[in-house]
Amino acid sequence: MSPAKKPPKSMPYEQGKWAHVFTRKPGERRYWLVKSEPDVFSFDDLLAAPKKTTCWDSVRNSGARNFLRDGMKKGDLVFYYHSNATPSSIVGVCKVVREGYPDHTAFDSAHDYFDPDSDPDTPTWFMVDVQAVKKLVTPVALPDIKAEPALSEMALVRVGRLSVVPVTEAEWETVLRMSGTTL
DNA sequence: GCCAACGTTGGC
DNA sequence: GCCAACGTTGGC
Repeated sequence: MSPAKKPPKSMPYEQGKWAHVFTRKPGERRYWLVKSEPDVFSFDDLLAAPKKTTCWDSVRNSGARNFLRDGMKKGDLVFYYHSNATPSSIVGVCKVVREGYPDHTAFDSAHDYFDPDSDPDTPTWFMVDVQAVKKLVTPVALPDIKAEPALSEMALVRVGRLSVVPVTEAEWETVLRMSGTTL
């Protein structure tokens, strides 16, 4: 570690392939998807949480961090996806109730996701708060997503590993329809 | 700046 | 448990 701390890196959003998700018209709502392993924190856990709300902490990937820090805005709607499940599925809808702020778990040396390179003055990692809105009537499983032509470009399937990904409005509507759910 | 080694995510 | 995809690290 160099004594002079480097500022957190950020994507050149203007040129990046995700540029469009960081800009919006006044009042425009954007859509996202977050992944969680149900054994760790399921959508039912979120529904049972105080105010049905949790901070989405411990994300340690810079691409996902950029979405959390700069992309997600209050009122944006978010699919809740169960990864490492059988089958992995989109199971619920939540919404952003607090915009990007430093992930305090990175500052805690006792925490599993402690990052000594992140400190409160120049935080590396960010999180948002999400609140459960509704459980899907029928979960939409990954094989069904892959089989649906309208979802062939979904970031969820095109880009692996990212625990926070954008969803287009058309994809949002398609998944909601497949789930038999109206908000 | 290149790139090989390594670690992580997450599907299967 | 295996492995593909890909981000990060560090040697050079």
